[in-house]
Amino acid sequence: MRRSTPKKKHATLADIAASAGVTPMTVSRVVNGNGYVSAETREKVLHAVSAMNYRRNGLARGLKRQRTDTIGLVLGDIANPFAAELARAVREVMLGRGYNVFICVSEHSAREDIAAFESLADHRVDGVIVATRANKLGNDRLAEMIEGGIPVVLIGRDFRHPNADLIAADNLRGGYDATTHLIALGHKNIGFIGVTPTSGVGLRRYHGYLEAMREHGLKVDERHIVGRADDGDQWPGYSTETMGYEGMKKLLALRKRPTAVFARNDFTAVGAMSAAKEAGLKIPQDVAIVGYDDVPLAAHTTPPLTTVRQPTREQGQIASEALLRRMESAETPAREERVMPCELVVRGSTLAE
Amino acid sequence: MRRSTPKKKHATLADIAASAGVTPMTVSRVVNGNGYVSAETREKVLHAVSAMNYRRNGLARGLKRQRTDTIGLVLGDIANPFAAELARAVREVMLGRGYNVFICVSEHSAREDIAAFESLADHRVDGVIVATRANKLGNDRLAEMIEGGIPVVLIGRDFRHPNADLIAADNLRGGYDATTHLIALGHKNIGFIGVTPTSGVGLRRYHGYLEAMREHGLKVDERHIVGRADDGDQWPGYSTETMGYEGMKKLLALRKRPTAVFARNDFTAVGAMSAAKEAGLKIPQDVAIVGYDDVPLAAHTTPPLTTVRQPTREQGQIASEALLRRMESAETPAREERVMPCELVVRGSTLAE
DNA sequence: ACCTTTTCCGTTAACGTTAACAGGTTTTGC
DNA sequence: GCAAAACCTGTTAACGTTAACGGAAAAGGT
Repeated sequence: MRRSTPKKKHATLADIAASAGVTPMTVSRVVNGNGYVSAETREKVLHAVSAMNYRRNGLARGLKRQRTDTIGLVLGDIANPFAAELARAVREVMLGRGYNVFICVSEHSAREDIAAFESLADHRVDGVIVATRANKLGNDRLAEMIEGGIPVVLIGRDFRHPNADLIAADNLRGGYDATTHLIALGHKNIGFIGVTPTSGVGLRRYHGYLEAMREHGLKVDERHIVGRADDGDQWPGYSTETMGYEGMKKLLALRKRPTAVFARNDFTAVGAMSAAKEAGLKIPQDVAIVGYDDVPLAAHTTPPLTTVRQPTREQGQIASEALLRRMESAETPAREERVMPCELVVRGSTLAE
Repeated sequence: MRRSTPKKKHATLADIAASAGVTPMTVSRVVNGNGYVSAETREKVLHAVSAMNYRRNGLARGLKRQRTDTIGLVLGDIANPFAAELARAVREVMLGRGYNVFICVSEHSAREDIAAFESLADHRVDGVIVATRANKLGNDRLAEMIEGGIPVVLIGRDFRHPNADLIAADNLRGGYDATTHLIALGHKNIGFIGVTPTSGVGLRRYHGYLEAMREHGLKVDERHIVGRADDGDQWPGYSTETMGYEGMKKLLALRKRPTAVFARNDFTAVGAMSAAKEAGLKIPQDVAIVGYDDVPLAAHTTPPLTTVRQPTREQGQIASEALLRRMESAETPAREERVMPCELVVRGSTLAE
């Protein structure tokens, strides 16, 4: 029979100091490895430290030092391989420079976006990388934070501020290239799956598509553009296979079907492929499909998915370095804006062998 | 031309107090909404607060209050939809109860596991949910943490401690059911893709497979078991489509091929399907394939993937509630261990229509 | 031998917040 | 009308740490 035991309290510097017969300051010097401490004293202290299972209190330490050696990373959809890869890259750079990374997730809603910013700001992280989609309220709060002096770097968020750097992939060009690829293959009726009105401005990929169509003198049929009408506070995350599936079904129900489809991302594209195959269509003969992001899965669909690769790792690295610059220089440095090129990856879903 | 501007400092309670002509304590009462403050004073204070862009210092607050209203969630592979869904569920419960959630990622290496624990412990989170795979060093450090008094709940981590709850899916039974399903369909030569020696004990799914085979008097051909020999410090995350692809190729190269394959998870299964199709095999006629996890994608492969669904959301919720219990009761409660049932989801990759 | 440098460790005073207490004033209850 | 309750604000003393400084002993240089 187990019975409840009373809670323990953490040992403090003073506890260790008392136990080792020195002052707290000496213990502090030992655990932080700075200042002069004799080998003998160090030994005594370390002994007490491990005997009492001491861990320094980061709150007190942070309060005193006015820095926490911690940065925040705000991600939207955590299930997206893009976000995962970004997190990996950021973590790698930051850990190497002695910073911990705390991730906050806001499933693309303004309220949660703000909650994430505030909780990071409250915990006095030394800097924040924001990779969520733009929204009015979130942008306002973000601006306050930046003006409050917290170093901020944005990744792919359509929001500009003189004291925040912006790193983004060239989604406009990527969308343009993907569409141009389809046009070059002879397609004239090209659909787009996955416009979301709320993030209208942010959907550069869609604008790239429109631009390519216009530039090649092709008419865009309104009915060939599908998306979710109202996704106000929803997460559009990895469940978008379903979104792509349903979008494709809508397109296939039309009298005049598109012969090619550009999907806003790979998941949507996979869903679209699934719907097309279900309808008995051959890919790419009956309908060609292009995705975006080049998730690992894309190489393993049947047929393998043509897609646009964005330099995820590089974006994370560049953002991290920009943040380090902001955090570690005494003056706030001049703003940096980087747009990274994307690369079309042609596979079987557009080009039969 | 932009020039660098000197850094700002955060306003403190004292600054606001001075500006509003009151004491810091009064400001504290206003910003926290407790204690009595006259409407008039509150007005003055709030005015100063927004004028000076004040945010309370969570470090000082946490230090004084001896709690941070924050919990940590340690995830292994962030790209895995399972982890993402788990995070979502945990966040939902915790936000509703007034806690922030910080996520730490450790890509399945002991060193990073430990780093995550320590950084969370240092920041004095009120509790931690750990959902990474077990490893010796990490377990030891975790035990210290638990004994140091931090409330800890484990999800699917094969590690037991009298002061930490354990929530897990019944992977043994799930593996057993998946294999039994294949056996019931008449398969006798069933392969398994994705054993990793390092996590040998943890791979309950594999043991379920072995058990089902044994119980039905089927011999397990050593060569039908594939996995990565040495993944010491690697991430086995979402890139495992490749792992499944390569595993399947090995199986297909054998003289005596298995007629069915059970893959450790859906990504591995997708890779396996890709390899099988490339070899000109029909699924499920020539080879049947079962995955595990029921990721959203599984319903959209061709053919749709038979898989085992684990109650992800429920695991997150139950773990959260267990943690809340540990955090909010004065005594440390008795240990709880929950094993959640999994559910076989039969689709086209094993059963032709 | 004497001065400088290095080593070692203690003291003091914050960092920004809030719990606890205390002292007033106003309202309420009967 | 008067005690009790509710209201409003201030004072004090931590929470656990470390920067800055100071003093004394040991080591090093000439």
